[in-house]
Amino acid sequence: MIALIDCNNFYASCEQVFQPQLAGKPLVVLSNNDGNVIARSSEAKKLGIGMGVLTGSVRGFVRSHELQIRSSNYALYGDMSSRVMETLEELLPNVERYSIDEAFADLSGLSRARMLELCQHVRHRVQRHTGLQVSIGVAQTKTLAKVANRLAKRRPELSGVCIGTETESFGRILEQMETGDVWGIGRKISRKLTGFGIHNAKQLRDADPVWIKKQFSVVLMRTVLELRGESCLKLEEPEESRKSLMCGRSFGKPLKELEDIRPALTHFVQNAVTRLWKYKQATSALTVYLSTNRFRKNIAQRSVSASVELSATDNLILLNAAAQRALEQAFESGFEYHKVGVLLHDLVSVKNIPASLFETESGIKNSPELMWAVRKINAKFGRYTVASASVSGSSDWRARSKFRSPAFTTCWNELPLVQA
DNA sequence: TCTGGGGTCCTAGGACCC
DNA sequence: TCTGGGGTCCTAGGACCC
Repeated sequence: MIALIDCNNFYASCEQVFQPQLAGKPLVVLSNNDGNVIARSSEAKKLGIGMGVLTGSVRGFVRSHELQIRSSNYALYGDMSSRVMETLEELLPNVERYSIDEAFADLSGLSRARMLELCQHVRHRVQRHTGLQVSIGVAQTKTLAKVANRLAKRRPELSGVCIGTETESFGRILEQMETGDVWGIGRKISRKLTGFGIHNAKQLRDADPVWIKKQFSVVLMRTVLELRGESCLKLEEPEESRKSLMCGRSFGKPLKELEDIRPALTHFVQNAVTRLWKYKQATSALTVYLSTNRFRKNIAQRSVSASVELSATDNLILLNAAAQRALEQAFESGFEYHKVGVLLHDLVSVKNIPASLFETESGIKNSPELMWAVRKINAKFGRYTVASASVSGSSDWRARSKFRSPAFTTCWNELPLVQA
C-alpha cells in the first residue's frame, strides 16, 4: 500500500502560519513578476478565484472581500517543505519526496486500523512541527493514492485521511471523476479520450490496455493498469538524484542589449550552481535559453537556445564563462527579450568523477579551495554575498515582487517578531 | 498594466552503421 | 527502371506534473 501525503494549499498556508492576521482570510500568492495567481487559500477558492488567473482580474476582491495578496516567497516555502519532509521521514518508512509539498511512502504490511492510526499521528506531528495541515490518501498504487488523497481533502468526515483497501470501492468514485482529474492525464489526452467516448475515470479504467497503448502511449496504459490496482509506478529510491537542473526567470522589463542580459544570466547560473553543490553533483552540458514575450503578439518573436559541452565540472567560474559564451551565440539584436535561463544537464554525482577529469584545459584553473570558500561564505551570509562580477550592474532584469513577505525562516534580518 | 518556474519521461525521426 | 532493412544512438519536442 502506498500513501500520498500532501500539504493543503501549501504556499498560502506557509504565508498564514507566519502572518496570523491572514488566517481565515481569502489569500492568493502570485507568480514571479506578480503576473498571475499560483496559489489560493481555501477562502479564496470559495470566492471562485481560479488557478492561474491574471492578477488584474482579482483586484476587485481586495475591496469587496478583503482579499490578501502576497508575491511568492520561495525561500520560505522551500524551508517549510524541508521541515515537513524531515518530519515525514522520522515517522514513515521509504519516503519519496515527490514535489515541494507532496511525498509518497510505503505502508505495506500494516493493518487498516494501524494505517489509520499512523496517518493521523503523522498529521498531528506535522501540524505541531510546522503549523501546516496535510491530507493523506492510501491505496494499492500511486495513481489510486492520488484519488484517495483527493477524497481525504474533499470529505470533512474523513478528518484528512482516506484509506482505500479494495479496488472495488473506487468504482463509484472514479465514475464521478473526469479523466482530466486523473494523475498523468492533462488537457490534450483528456480531449482525445472524449473523442473515443471515454468521459470518466471508470470508463478509462475499464478500457482495453492494449488498445490504449496503441492509440495513445505506454504511459497512459500504465495509468489504466494503476487504476485497476496493478502497480506500475514504483517508489523512487532516495539516493537516485536529479538528472537536470534549471534556473531562469522573466525580466521586470524587456531587455534589448546583450550587456543588460548578462548580469541576469550570471545570477541564474550562480543560483543553479549553488543547487548543484548542495546535491554534490557536476554537469557536463549546459544550455542557455533566451526568448521574447510570447504573449505580446505585436512584437517580433524569437526563442532560441545554445548549448555547450564541457568535461564534468561544478566550477562556478567555468560554468558562468560557458553560459556567457552560449548567450553570445544565441543572442541577436533587434528583439525585446523577456526571459533568460540556464539548464544544466547530464548531471553526475561528484564522487563518480575521477579527479583527473576535474582538471581543465582552458585558461581558468579549477580551484576547489576558491569554490569551497565561496560556498561557505554564501551559506553563512546569503546566496549572493560573493558573486561573479557581472551579477552587479544593471538590475533592470529583476522581477517585480511588490507583495513579498519576509523570509521568516531563512534570513536573520527577517525573523518574525514575537510580542510577549 | 499583468501572462511562473522547475522538473520527468516518452516518442518520432534523422544520422549512421553493417 | 530498379535503388534493403534492421539496429542503435542522439536530439528536439510534446505531454504531463506540481
